[in-house]
Amino acid sequence: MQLTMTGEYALRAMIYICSFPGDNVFQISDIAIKNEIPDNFLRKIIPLLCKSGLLNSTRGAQGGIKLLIPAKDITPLMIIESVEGEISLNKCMIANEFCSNENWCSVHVLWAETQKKIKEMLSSKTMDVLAHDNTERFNAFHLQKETNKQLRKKNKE
Amino acid sequence: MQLTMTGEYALRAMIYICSFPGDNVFQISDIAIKNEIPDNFLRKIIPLLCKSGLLNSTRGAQGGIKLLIPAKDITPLMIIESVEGEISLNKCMIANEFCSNENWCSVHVLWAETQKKIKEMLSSKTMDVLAHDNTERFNAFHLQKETNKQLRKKNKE
DNA sequence: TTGTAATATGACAAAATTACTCTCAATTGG
DNA sequence: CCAATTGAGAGTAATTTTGTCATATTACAA
Repeated sequence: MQLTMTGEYALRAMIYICSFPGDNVFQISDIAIKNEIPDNFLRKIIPLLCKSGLLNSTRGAQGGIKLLIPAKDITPLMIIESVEGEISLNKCMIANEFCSNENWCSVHVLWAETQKKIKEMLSSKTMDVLAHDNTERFNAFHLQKETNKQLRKKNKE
Repeated sequence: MQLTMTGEYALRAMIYICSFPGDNVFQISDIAIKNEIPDNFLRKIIPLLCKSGLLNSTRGAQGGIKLLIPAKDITPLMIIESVEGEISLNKCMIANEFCSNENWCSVHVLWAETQKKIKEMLSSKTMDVLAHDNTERFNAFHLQKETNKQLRKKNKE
């Protein structure tokens, strides 16, 4: 009942990319290092984000990847489903996955409702907001740490 | 991002048990056959439901398992968490699982909210209702099938 | 008190999935 | 052509899931 590393890394990468102006170009190796993602693994994940139309990649010298659509039009759900396929809480919720009880199973209905709710939640925020919040909170957190350090130093004197 | 078979089987077994009066005693083998659950596997799952206080088991002749608390006080979430541990959508949501970004990561907040929502959903129905709906829908579905069969037969004549 | 009927437990094993790595191909700009 | 960059496919190691099996434990009843 958990996100895989693939999804986690995709989210991290996208948050990172969305923290910069939309036309910035990034190298995969750079994203990998800055976000503690295994380089080779990220190279398998980025193409998925390209195929789903979130990113655009160009090979060769001066190549790299960049946002294909604005961060304000991207939701976490889109990212997760790009790399992990459609979210489903139970095998019986996958279309075409045969479940003989589908017609009458009362739990099936509950799964369906829950799944819908999850999708709603993961679509309720867009990447521009999340990325922005992230940098703000990051800065505030480290500023606070720095302040505390200085206070402790002062108290010692 | 899916329920395991352990959770699925636990739910099936509990729905089955909750479809009978609360003081009924069941044998694991019987539950396994009726619900298409591998017998040996179910024997690993049932004790978990006992340990969490949903079921009560007695060994020996005339032994078996039965509900320890009324079906109306049991939610699907309780069953799932009994056998799979606490639901968590991401490693970083597990208590004690270290996540260095926890303090500022904006996605962390979204995960937390989503997780809460899921727990709410899976606690919104109780097993007495689900089990009852299940038998009703099951009967209705099979009655309908039978009716259709007879109609087709009549049309042929 | 002994046999039989039931669950409990722990070690083990097979299968599936996840999380990668590595090599080579394709593309682009200079 | 060369260097820089992504793409794709095969392969692999680690982990998790999904069980099995043998043995222990317990309870009743003759």
